[in-house]
Amino acid sequence: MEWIVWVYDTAIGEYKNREAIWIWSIDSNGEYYLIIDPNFRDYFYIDSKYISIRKLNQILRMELGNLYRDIEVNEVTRRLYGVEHIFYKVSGGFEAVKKASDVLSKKVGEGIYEDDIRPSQKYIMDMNLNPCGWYRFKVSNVTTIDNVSVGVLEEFTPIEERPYPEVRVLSVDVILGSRYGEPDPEYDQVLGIVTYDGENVNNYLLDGNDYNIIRLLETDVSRVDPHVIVGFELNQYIWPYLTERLKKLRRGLKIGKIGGEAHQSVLGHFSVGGRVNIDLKEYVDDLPIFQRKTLEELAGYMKMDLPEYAIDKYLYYDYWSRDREKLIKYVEWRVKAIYNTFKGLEDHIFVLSNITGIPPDYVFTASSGRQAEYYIMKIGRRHGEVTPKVSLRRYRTYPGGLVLNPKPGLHDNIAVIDYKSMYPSIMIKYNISPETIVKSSEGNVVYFDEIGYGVRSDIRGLIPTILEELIRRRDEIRSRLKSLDPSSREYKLLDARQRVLKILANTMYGYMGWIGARWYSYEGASIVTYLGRRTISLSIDKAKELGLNIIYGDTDSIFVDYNIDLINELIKWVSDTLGLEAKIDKVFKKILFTEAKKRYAGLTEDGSIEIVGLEYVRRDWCDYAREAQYVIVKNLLEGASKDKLLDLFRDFVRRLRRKEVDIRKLIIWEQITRPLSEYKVNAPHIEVAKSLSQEGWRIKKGMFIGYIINKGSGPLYKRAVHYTKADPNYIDWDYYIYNQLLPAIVRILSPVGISEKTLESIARGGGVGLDMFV
DNA sequence: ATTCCCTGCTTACCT
DNA sequence: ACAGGTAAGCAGGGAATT
Repeated sequence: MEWIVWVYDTAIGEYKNREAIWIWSIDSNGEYYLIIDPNFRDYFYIDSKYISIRKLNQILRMELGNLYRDIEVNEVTRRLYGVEHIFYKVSGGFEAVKKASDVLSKKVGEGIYEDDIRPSQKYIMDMNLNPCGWYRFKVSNVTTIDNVSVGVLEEFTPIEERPYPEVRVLSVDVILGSRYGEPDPEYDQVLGIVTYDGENVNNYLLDGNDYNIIRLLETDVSRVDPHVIVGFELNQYIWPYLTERLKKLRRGLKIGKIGGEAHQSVLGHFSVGGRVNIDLKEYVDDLPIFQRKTLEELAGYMKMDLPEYAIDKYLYYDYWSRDREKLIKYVEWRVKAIYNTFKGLEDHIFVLSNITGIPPDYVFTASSGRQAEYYIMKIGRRHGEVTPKVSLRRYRTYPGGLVLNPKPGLHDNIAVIDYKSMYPSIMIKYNISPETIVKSSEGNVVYFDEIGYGVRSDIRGLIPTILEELIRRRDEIRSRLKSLDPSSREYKLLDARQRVLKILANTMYGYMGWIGARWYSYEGASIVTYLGRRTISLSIDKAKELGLNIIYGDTDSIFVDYNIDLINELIKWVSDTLGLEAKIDKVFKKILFTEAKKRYAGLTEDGSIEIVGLEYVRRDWCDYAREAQYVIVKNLLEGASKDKLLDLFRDFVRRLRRKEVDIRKLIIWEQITRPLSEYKVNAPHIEVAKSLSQEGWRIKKGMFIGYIINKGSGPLYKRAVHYTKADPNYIDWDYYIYNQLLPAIVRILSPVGISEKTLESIARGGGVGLDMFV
């Protein structure tokens, strides 16, 4: 029989009482298919340098008992960091291979590879069966279990370029709360579970025993039978809580296909057999554009309606007791937002999974470094590369990008010239890869005296090969996009593909300098940044020689007078002489620099305001000061008079002095970056976190603490209160005038000659500063 | 006793 | 746990000043 289906996961299952690979898939109507491959053998390699084949067989025979019959040993040639080695490939049943690698790790220790990669992942990579792709499967022994068609794999072929099937999605959110701080699954019942299937919101509220509502969730899952279950904080919070509640009944959470239970797999990730489990919190955590990692930010980014009022988890129990309707309304907004955001991210998730080979429910759980690594592993084995082990290394830094001191003040017509993918281009051009770096300058080596390493030119590195392929694939897609309708399904998918390829290319440099990387290269990463610095310095020299005035530069960009002829000449020189591509990134009609690097504000040609690095973009400044800075710098760049700017400032001060500001705009947000006991000094957010901890809240790394400064004496940390406990009567309004608003405005007005004294005197409520008369 | 200055810790940004 | 470079506030201590 032949099935045309879309694969979304591979897992270890069983067939006739033996372990087998299960390939979960659906057809274009969303019907489930499970294809079983009983023939895949797990394996690992052991380097022949560390053991003879006779000794290897002897150890295995002695230690494996009956399982030895299930093992096969073959001599193979593979590469390790580009160098050919003879390996013994030990393959067989999953259990036997696991036992064999355990035994050899103990007896030999060194030279064992790929025993640390899951068989289901090896299957994806070796068979080239990429998740989130379409395949034609030939199967036999077809049966049906529940509503899943099950067949045994005969063979399969990929089908290129089909749009994804419409997946059924169920979003889930919960109401957890406790009278005493953090809800504890030991004592606190689940107050509510809310689901959304795209049409109906179902809310199941506590009425007696919470086991009933957890069962209702299970019923909901089997009724909707979703391909995807999506939530916010599912892996770290919701699934652990629900499973913990059910432990009292000695049962698991039955939400998988074919009676599967949710179970914890790698690193806190929960796996739901036969369904894709997506946690959107893991997506926002990885993206710096989300400052506070909230669902509201994500929803705003996806251009969705925001809730009328957001309710913090600290207040869930209060609302549950006092204003339950409002709470439920908010959680109903959440499940809809979760559902709709998933719909907006669907293409990205599936494309990322398809390209990296990571199953879709794991792509966000894997860090961006690991995502890149899966891709290298996949491409590497096509070149015969064995995947190196993750090893413990000492952390070392090396010099990075070059940053110029800006010319402070207001400038007109400034162009930003930057290098197109500077680091990836350098890695390709100079063949930088862990295995191409050498210490000696002898032979076919491009040597860099300044840092004492060279690069071999007689072999091509794996990383540059991969980068070239990423860029070539991306360019192909981009040229196809030109002839497509941007609103078409095809366009959106291809656009998602090219974005993912770009992300992977841009990650490779950082990946290579990361001590956790399997393909780590301190020397390689150092050469990349060295060449980056050399490139930018040479460009600066050339720009000066051409007569261009340089205002600023950072790593791969230079800010110069917008003189199009000279700039074109510079760009041509860069291409001819350095062999790299530079371009005009943008042009500022006006741009303001302070004395500081990495901080500026500009008005672009199309009239938009761009603020970089200044208080306005920082979450650890209160919204009121941030907004004031934005308004005033916008006016400044658009040519407002000094009087106008001072008037604006005066108004901002006045509103604070009259306590007319919504206290939510006074919250300062800071992240907890380590266990509270590890902090060496006192600070407001830590003190507030400690008091929350006293009330029973579990303060974890990564949480955000919002606080407000109250009146009183002594250091700030003694006057900070959690924002849920702030009272306008106790707030230190002066702190917000002198330590929030004033510095944010001084920063942008002092470079244009409005002195701090002037602003301070306005802040004090005076008319104009005394220095105006001096 | 108060102010000033410096250093270390800490956070969050930029490319 | 992709990289390094950078600004800036607060705490806390000691020196300098009142």
